Amino acid sequence: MFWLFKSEPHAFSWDDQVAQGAGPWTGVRNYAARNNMRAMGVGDRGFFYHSSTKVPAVVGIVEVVAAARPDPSTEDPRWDCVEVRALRPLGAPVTLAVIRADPRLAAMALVTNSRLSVQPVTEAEWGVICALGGVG
DNA sequence: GCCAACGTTGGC
DNA sequence: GCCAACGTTGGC
Repeated sequence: MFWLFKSEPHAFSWDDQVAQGAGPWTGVRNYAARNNMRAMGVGDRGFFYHSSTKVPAVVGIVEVVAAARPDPSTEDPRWDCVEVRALRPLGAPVTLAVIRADPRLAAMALVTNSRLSVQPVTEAEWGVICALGGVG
């Protein structure tokens, strides 16, 4: 399955993810986003998206390397994290503006529910964004 | 920095 | 269980 992970680059950027290698995706405090993480399997792919920045955009591809487990960043047992590692950057970032302008991507949660920080992506949407981003 | 959208909390 | 208040996200 395919997913999209949002991160504010001034807090944790794609470059940080690359430098870190595999690491837990912590800090999710939203049930829908948590449930999406619980649905992930090892080997699933996800887009790494830069939010709250000058040019919000999908910038890279990550792979899920560990299934959901309790988030070590909180004592609260409600919240989980998965573990991801950077796979490859996009050849060119795919900006939110481009995503919004493409009718094939009109149903993406990024467009319809901008506040969901971990979202499912359909196989068709995955293919469109990979093509726009120059990933073969 | 502003503000709209939306999720969560908590009183009732 | 409803709903108002509040806090946060995130685009612009």
